Amino acid sequence: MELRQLKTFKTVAQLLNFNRAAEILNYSQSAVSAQIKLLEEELGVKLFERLGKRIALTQAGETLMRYSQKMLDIEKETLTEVSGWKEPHGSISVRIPQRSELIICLLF
Amino acid sequence: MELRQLKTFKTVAQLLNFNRAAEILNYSQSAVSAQIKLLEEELGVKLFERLGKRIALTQAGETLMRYSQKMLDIEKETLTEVSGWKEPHGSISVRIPQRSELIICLLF
DNA sequence: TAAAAATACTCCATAGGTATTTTAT
DNA sequence: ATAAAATACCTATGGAGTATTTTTA
Repeated sequence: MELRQLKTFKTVAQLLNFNRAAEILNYSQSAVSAQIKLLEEELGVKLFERLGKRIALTQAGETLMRYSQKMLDIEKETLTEVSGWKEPHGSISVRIPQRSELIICLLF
Repeated sequence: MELRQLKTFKTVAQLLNFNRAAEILNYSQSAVSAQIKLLEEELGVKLFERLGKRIALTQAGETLMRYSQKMLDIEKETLTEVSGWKEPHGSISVRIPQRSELIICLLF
């Protein structure tokens, strides 16, 4: 699992479309396809239901989405935090992506 | 920034020794050196003070260490969470790596 | 010197692209 | 017939190894 793959996954999961995700990420469609395939193989689960033209997140995909967002949020924070700014500050993020699922993250 | 690099960085930061980190990670010493160098270039900061035989974490390195641990913890949780187990459960982790720096992370 | 990191170089695995095929609408 | 993902194939980049040099304790 690499952050590059999670960024691709997140984009696909939001758009529910490999082609458009590829455009936005400046990848070819097959590159996106390959990244998702690798993720699915590593995790041993399907992340998307392939319904012909339509795709949908599986349960595992929904879960990965939450964790991906968390990791990518932290990556972003890391980039600003490590490369400069030493003023004391923090962040609180709360998300409820689905009923009964709650993520709270405090960093200070 | 990729998780692979953060794992390497974390190991080096703990051992404060590129050679031993390489052994543990099954990398060559130069591979470890290259990964750290890439990270430093991407972040635009030195992560270690090179003091001849000894190395030490810089301030930026200390900061990256905290974030790396967080991301790697989440990665680990993702692997178990996405690949199976649907029993409701959660985790709370609290670390105080340095005076005045506190990380609380709740996931449930 | 000795011990450890940096560097020069080489090589190969894999990430990505193009073109095509498959599949469901 | 169309739109989108999977697949086959090829290429090139960059990640990793070996060997060597540099550094400083």
